[in-house]
Parts: sequence; structure tokens; C-alpha cells
Amino acid sequence: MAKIDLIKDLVPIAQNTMADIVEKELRDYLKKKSFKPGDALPSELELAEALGVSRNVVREALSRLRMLGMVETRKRRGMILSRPDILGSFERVLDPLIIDASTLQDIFELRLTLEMGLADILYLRKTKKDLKELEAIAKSQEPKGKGQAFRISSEVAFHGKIYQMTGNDTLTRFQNMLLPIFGYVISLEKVPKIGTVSHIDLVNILKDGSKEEFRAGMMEHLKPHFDRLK
Amino acid sequence: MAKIDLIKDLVPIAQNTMADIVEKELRDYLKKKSFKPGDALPSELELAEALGVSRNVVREALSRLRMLGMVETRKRRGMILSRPDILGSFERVLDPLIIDASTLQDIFELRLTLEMGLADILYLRKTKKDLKELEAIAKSQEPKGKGQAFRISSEVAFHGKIYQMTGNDTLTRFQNMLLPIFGYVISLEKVPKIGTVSHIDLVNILKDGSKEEFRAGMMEHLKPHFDRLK
DNA sequence: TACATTTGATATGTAGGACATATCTACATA
DNA sequence: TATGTAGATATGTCCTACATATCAAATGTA
Repeated sequence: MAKIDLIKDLVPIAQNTMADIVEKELRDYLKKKSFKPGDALPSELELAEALGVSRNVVREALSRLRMLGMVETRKRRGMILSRPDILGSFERVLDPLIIDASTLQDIFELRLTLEMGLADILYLRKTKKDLKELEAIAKSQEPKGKGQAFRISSEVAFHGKIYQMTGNDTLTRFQNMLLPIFGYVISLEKVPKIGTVSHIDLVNILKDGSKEEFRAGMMEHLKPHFDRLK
Repeated sequence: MAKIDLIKDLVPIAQNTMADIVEKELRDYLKKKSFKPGDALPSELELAEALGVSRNVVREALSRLRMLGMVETRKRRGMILSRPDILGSFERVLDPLIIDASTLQDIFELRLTLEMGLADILYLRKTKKDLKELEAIAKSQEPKGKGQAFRISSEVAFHGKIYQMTGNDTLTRFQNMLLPIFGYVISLEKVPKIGTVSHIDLVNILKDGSKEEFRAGMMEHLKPHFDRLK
């Protein structure tokens, strides 16, 4: 008995490879020195010598940083620091098929949370032009009951537009990445549920109503999803 | 004139390296085949031959996937598919010093959005035990005006606990990663601003008040930050 | 037969050498 | 001034080699 408990507490010792170490070393190096994008870095050979590893190892570490967008490399020019695309690496991993059920559920909730929190910034930034466009989207979806595929693409278009109206590019991209997962979780439902507040209703609230009314409307719109949470 | 316009339209052609291609190839391969974690993958040499590249290139690509947590490797055992830590790669890049101002602002807003959207899930999951712990945190912060460092660590402890009360691990971790950036943006203020609703007030609302009251309270608590947004 | 030990094969981790290619610098030329 | 040439340099790719860890089979022992 005691043995099993002990084993459960044990975690595999971190078999850090040289590439892992060098990667971390380089990331710390880049952060500390407060470089600016465009600054040149030592060459691979210099790094290898300085760190006492082979050029292979350095290249593996650099390959990772390159993927993260932290550095760029040009022939002869050497390496230069660059601004990472903070969502880029996220995107690579965000696939419903390779994420465990518990995390999928977490992300589902994360998106619901965002949706409910949008009102304040939305009311700060919304414009007449955006409202018209949103209304056009909502109206084009009016003939309801066109099947699952149409329903999902409608949701994507409408809610995507709302995020875009916040003027926050990062938020908009982030939500776009979450969509496949959101869609996946919804597709697990047997019976598609629809809230009592429609897209058109939400548009009308946005036009004339208050933040609080919009939030209440969004809650009703998403109610079927919230009801699924325990 | 025409020449300059032409040049403006030109973008550098994507100099994809072999490692980039192989990385994408492998990711698609892993997704398509619907492997389960633990499944064994071909050896580096087999992959290299199958793709017609050197083992070096394959190793660079695999090194990236290893960083993302998509695969694990053991000597002799070969490679096995594993569940990526979706936030792990995010963490590597999330440093205020290497993110541009506009994205920092976006992330600042993202956190405000989350904070305002928490109410629904929070009221679904909060327990008496959690409330007590949250109250303890809030009370321990009562003697105000202990300087910037104490103020920030108080914010972190209190708001962190709220996220934890949602029972959503991904959300909690995500918020924790956003904290340095949030703190950084705040630290740019000359005069620290404090909302009219304190942590204690929020706890009291959580104990007896409604979701709507909590949301209103949180809005007041965060008002100084929202006022900074245009 | 059952179990423990040894041995060999295999895949990864690391090192180092080689060369093609792109591109920067300097110099030469019209 | 603009263009073209030559050399130097850093990356991109390939190859070979070997240490090490580990699985699997062979061997030895009770």
C-alpha cells in the first residue's frame, strides 16, 4: 500500500537534454540583455563554443526559438532578435483531437467567460458602421433551421464580428483559435440547443440597450451552454 | 512613384527551411492519423528516409514538437505521442520585455474581459470553504498603503484565488501567465489608482449578493483600469 | 520449469567535418 | 553614379561516428 502511494508521488526526473538547457539559456539571455528587435546575435559557432556544445545542439535550440518567432535567421547576416507572435505557438497545439477532454471543457468555459466579459469593452468601442455590418450578418442568418453546418458557421460569423468590434486584435485572434474547440464540444451534443435570445435580438440591444441589458441578453443566448456546466 | 508603390506591395518570399516543412508535415501526420498518446512513432532514421531529408533536419523538427509537448522521446524506445501542454509554449513567449506595446495593451484588456466574465462560472462553483479562504486573503490585506510591491502582490493573491475558485485549471494557469503583463502595464502608471470597491467588499458581495451585484462590484473595483482605455 | 544474468541490437543524444548557398563588404569598372 | 565582380562569412543541409540507455533474446542457475 505504502509503496503504491510513494510511486504515485514520484515524477520522472527531468531528463533535460542539452538542447533543452541551451534553449532556456538562450531565452534568458535574450530577455536579460534587453535587446531590441533587429539586434544581431552571435553566430551559431560562437554560441556553440561559448556554451561548450556542438553546433548541432545550438541549432536545435535555435530552431525552437525560430518557431516561437523570437529570432530570425538570414544567411550570412546571422541571427537577429525579433518579436515573437505570442499566439503563433498556441495555434500549433490547439487541435481538439490531441487535447484531453478535461482541457477541452476548460477552454469551452474560457470562451464563455470571454463572451460574458466583452460587454464593457464592446460598449467602449462599437461604432455605427460595425453595428450595421453586424446587423447584416444577423439578418442573413434569419431563415433558420438550415442544418448543423450552417448553424455553426453562422455562430462563427456573428460572434467573430463581435470580437472584432472590440478593436482588440489579440483577443480576436485568440477567439478564432478557440472556435474549433468550441465547435467540437458543441458537436458532441446530441440535440442542438438554441437560446431564447437570437442574434437579431442581440443586435437590437447593442443599438439601443445598455451594457447590462446586453450582458443579460448574451447570457440568455448562451444559456444552453451554461446549462451544460455543473 | 509607381516604383515605390510596387516595392511596398512586395513581401519577402517565405524562405521555408526543410525543418519548417518537416515540422508541419509531422504535425499534420500526427493529427490525421488520430493517434492516441503513448503510440509509438517511426524512428528518426525512418522518418528521415521517408521524407528524403537528413536526420539532422528531422531532429530539428522533432525538437520543436518535443518543446510543444506533442511527442516524447526515450532512448531505444523511440518516440511516443503525448498530450501537449497547451499553455506551455505560451509561457515561453509571454514576457513584457519582448512584447510590443500594442499587444501588451491587448493582453491587458483581455484580462479585464476575463475578470468581468467570471461571475457566471464563479457563482456556479463557489463553495463556503473557498469563500472563507478568499475572505482570509482579503482581510490580511486590510492595513492599506504598504507600498507598490505589497499592493501588487495583494492583487495577485486575491484575484488569483478568484480564478482558482472557478475550478478551471486552464483558466487559472492562463490568468497566472497574464499577470506579469498586467502588472507591467499597471506599473507604467505614474499615480496608482484604486477603485472604490475593495477586496473585502467583493467578498461580502460574493457571500450574500447576486451575480449582477458582483459584476457591478468588480466593475467598480477595476474602474481605474477601464478608465485608462479609450 | 522458473528465475536471474548476460549479451546483443537498436534508437536517441551529441560531436565534428564537409560543402552548397546566400549575402554582405570591398573593390573595380563603365 | 551606377553597375558588376570577388572574397569572406554564416546559415542550411548532409554525413559519419560514437556514447548511452534500454528493450529483447539468449544464456546460465537453482
